[in-house]
This record gives sequence, C-alpha cells and structure tokens, in this order.
Amino acid sequence: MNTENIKLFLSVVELGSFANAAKQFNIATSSVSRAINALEHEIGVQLFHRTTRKIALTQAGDKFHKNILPVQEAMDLTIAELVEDANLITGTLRIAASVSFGQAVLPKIVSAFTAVHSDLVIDLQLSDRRVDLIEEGIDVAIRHGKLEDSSLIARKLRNVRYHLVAAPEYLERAGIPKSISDLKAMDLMSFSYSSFARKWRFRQGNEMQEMSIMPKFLTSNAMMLKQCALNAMGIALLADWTLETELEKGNLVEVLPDWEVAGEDFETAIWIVYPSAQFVPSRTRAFVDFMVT
Amino acid sequence: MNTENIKLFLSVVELGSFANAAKQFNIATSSVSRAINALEHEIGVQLFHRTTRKIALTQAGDKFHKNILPVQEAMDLTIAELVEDANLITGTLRIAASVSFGQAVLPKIVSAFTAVHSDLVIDLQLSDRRVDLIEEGIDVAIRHGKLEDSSLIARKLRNVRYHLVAAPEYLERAGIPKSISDLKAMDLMSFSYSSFARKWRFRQGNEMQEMSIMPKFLTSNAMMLKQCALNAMGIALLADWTLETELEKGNLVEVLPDWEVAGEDFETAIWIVYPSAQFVPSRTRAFVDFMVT
DNA sequence: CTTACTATTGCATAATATGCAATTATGAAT
DNA sequence: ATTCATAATTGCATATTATGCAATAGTAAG
Repeated sequence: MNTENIKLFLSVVELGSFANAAKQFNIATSSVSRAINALEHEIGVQLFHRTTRKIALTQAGDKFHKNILPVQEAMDLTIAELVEDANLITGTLRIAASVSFGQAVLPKIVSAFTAVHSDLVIDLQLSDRRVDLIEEGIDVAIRHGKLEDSSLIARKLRNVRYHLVAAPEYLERAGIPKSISDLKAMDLMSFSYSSFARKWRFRQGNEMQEMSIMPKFLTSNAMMLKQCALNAMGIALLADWTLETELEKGNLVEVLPDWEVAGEDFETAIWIVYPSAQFVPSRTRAFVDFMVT
Repeated sequence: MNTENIKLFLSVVELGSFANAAKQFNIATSSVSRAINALEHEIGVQLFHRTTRKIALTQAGDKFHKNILPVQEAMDLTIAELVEDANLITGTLRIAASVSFGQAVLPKIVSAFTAVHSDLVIDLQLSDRRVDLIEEGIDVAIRHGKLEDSSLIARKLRNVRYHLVAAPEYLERAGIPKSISDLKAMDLMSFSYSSFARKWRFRQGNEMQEMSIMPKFLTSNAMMLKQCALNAMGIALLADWTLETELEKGNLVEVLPDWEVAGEDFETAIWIVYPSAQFVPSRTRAFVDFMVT
C-alpha cells in the first residue's frame, strides 16, 4: 500500500477526473489509471465507476474517501510535525559528562546555552564510568584523554595539561621536592584510571622520565582528588581545568613546575562526542557548535 | 511514502531488531535496513541509533513511533472495514426499473429479498426513461426489450411475450376481430416507444405479417395501458407479465390468440443489468442472483 | 455529425527492489 | 583478552515494477 496512491485517489475525488489529478501531480493519466487500479486490487473493492468520459465514486469508494481522508491527513500531519520538530531546537538534550567536569565547568555553559534555547530541556548525566551513548540515549558526551576507536564523532574542545599540586601546608610539613625521585618518598594521589594509577611521565624539553608510583590515594573523581590536595593529604596529579582559581588564590601550589607531567600520554584533550548518524538532531548540532566556540 | 515501510518500522520497534522484523516479514535483513533508511531519508530525520549489534530509537524515532502507530492502525482498520463491508451485504442497493414493472412485480421480490438481507436498504427508483446507471449511482436496473450495446453486464430474467387484449365489454361493443386486418377498424392502444407505436408484427408458425397501426392511445406506462384496456377503451398490446391474473379472472380477453404478436422483435426479454466492474459489490451480485433464480 | 476530450492498454525503457554474499562491528562467552 | 556468533550494512547481479508515449475506444457537447 502506497500513500501516494491514496493521495492520488483523494485528488481524483476532489478534482473529479483522472486527467485533472494527473495534471496536479505532473504525471501521465495512464499512471493515475494504473494507480487507482492498483489501489482497487489491493483492497479488493471497486472505488470508481468509469466510462471513458467520466468517473463516479462507488458507494464503497465514497465510504473509503470519507474514512481515509482524515487518516491520510493525520499521517501527513504526523510527518510534518516530526520534520518541523527535527529542525527546531526542542526536546531533551541528554548530556553525559564526568562528575568533576560537570560540576566544575558545565553549569556556566549549560545555563548560557539554555538561555539561548529556551524550548530545550537539558538532562545532564554525571558519571565517571564510560557510558554507552546509544544504549542510554545520550545525545552528547564529554570525554577526557585519549579516545578509543568508535562509531562516535568527536570534536576537540581543548587540550589538557596536567600538573602536580599540593597545599602549601603539606609542602611545609613534607618538604618541597626538588627532583622527580624526591617524589617517591612523598604522599602521592592520582586517578584510579589505569593510565594514571601506576606510572607518571615527565618531560622537560627533549628529556623524558618515567616514574612508577605507589599512590596513597586513588579516585575516579577529580574534585575529590583536589579536595584531598587542599586538605594537605599529599601531592595530586590534576588537570589544568580543575585548578585555575586554586593556584591563583594560593590554596594549591604547583610541584616541580619545570616538568610537564602526564599519565600515559602528553597529548590529552577534552572532547565532545556524539553518535554518528545521517541526520544529527539539531539540538545536538547546536550544543556541539556552542561548546566548540 | 510506503505504508509497508511504516509497518516495518513499527515491527522493528516492537521486535527490537532489523533481523527479527525481517523474519516476521520473511524478507532479507538488508531489505529492512534499506527500508528504514528510505523512511529516514523521506522524512529527513534519524529514527534509530545503530551499531552493528543493536539499535535504539532516537528521540525523534520514539516520537514518530508514538504518533504514527495509531494513525497506521486507523489506516489498517479503515481498509479492513471497507473490505469487510464489501463482503457483507449491507449499504444501499439502488434499483432502477420501469414504473409498471416496479409496481407490478418488484414489491413481492424486494420484500422477499430484504427479508433475507436485513442489513440492506433498498432504494427503488421507478422511471420510464432510460436512466444512466453510472451517473445516478444505480446498482442494478431492470430493462425491457432489446438491449443496446453498452458497458453494462446484462443477465436475462425471462422471455417476454406480448398479447393483444381487450375487455369483454369492449369486444361485445366493437365485435371480436377474426383476422389481423379486422384490427384496422378498431381502437388500438400501445406503448409510445418507437418500436411499438407505429407497427405491429404477427407470427403463426412460419407465416409472418406486419401491420401499420394508428393507435388511439399511447403511453410509456404499461399499467396505464392495462387500465385503459380494463376500462374497455380498446385493444391493447401488453406484455404477459402484466396480464396473468386479469386473463384468469376474465377481466381481459386475448384477441387473435392464434397469432404471436410483437412490436419490432419477437425475441424480447426482461433483463437485469449492472455496471461492468472488476469488483461487483456483493449486494449487487446477491440481488442479481436472487432475481435470476 | 463532428470534435475534442477521457480512460485504458500495449510496449519499450527507465527506475527500483531484492536476495545473496561479503564486510564490518560488537556484545557475550570462554 | 581473545574468540565467537550474530547484527547491520553494502556491493552487485538480477528480478520486478513504474513510467511515459502512442494507440485505442468510447463519450459528451457543440
């Protein structure tokens, strides 16, 4: 069953002849004739009486017309609404992000974004596990570090640098490390992710060093890590975006500032990723564009 | 837009995978994949998130599903109702017949027919003009005499013989004609149709005679003609089906009973005709069958 | 009675759909 | 981690369907 045929049928009824309907649809009259014939055979009911000069609805055709017209209109309307919806920035934008990033960075961004798109509902899912966008119906996710291969489309938001930091109070107590090896004796805190938990890398110009670490404290949550550093528990490896105000205020102090430090890879970044699709919802596109700029 | 594609979409949603939907429809999975793709391109909206292993409705797809499901069901229902209707003997059966035949013969038949088919409404149009079945939406018509070529399908109900009859009172007054030529001097009454109005034909075995007549009274209505004969106005040419009881009761007497008489043609009959169509409504078929038997 | 128009149909060609097999990807099981 | 079974996609060859044109037949109006 073809809705084109039904539309053709409705047009024939409205215009009173196959020829007029053919003109309206810019097709040959023979196509109209065959379309109506096909319709009649599909449903097994004669819809028109015909002579070579005129047509007239049968009783069944008349009833069919009366009944199918609102249904066809409903179908058109449903599709039109859907298309309109797709081109509007409405509905619910589901964002997934790490707990830390969400708490630290997203509030400002999200509120600025919703101010522009008032019809949009934001559903922000904060979790430090790696979520499956497709399974959980997430539109966009913020990802850190290196991306695994996947069917997702990723755009880089910014590069990330890591720093070793500690509270002044701790450094007073434990001493300021002068070299990488000095760290061994100190209280180290890091992310529990495998790329951060057992080994750190250092770089100064062309010089590289690796150091196996025995952390005193591990967590998947950056804010937790920072809080521990602030509480003078030890030296923490933290991303730049978690630190800005704390370094300015002097609540935290950078340790070994001459060395770049990283977990596994120095080339880490924050990414915004979304499912690959032929038609990306406009809310997703809008949010991605907003984040990138 | 194809309702098959929509049904496939609904099946995919219900069964959770392209493969299952393909099984349900007994087609290749690739066809399902392409059908959904076609649907998405037609409406310009992504309906499913997909991986090679699983699919999930997008927000738009979910909304589409919610909205289109009742519409699709309504469409199926509309068509199912139509088909059911077509196979039921319901609706209105529009019958066209001559005034005389309708009055004299149809009442018994129609009441017997409606007794069997209680859901059927009968609309009996009595008219002595030749009606256009298609234009006037008539299901079946009763036709007399010779049929013209047309797109109608005709089935013979019975042969018709014509008789010359008069009231005994008239014959007492005017005398009983012994030969065809005797008629010339008498008061003749006939149908106003061209085949009856100017010439009558007579047959006895292999012998044939024609006679030009100058009727005293012409009408298109057989009952009228009979009434005039009963009123002893003269000799009338009447079809057998109008006469049965009158001859038995002796209200009318046959004139020249040894001769067969006709207007233009001896091979006349009563026909039931209906529009030619690939699908004859069952009410029409039922009535035609009823009339023939 | 002619004319112009309408629906239908045959036919050649264009467009589309379909299944199969190969490919790619992924979730689950080992 | 690695393997395995399975789902979706895609290329390709083939089958099916749709389309316009031209021819046909039939009808209503002038």
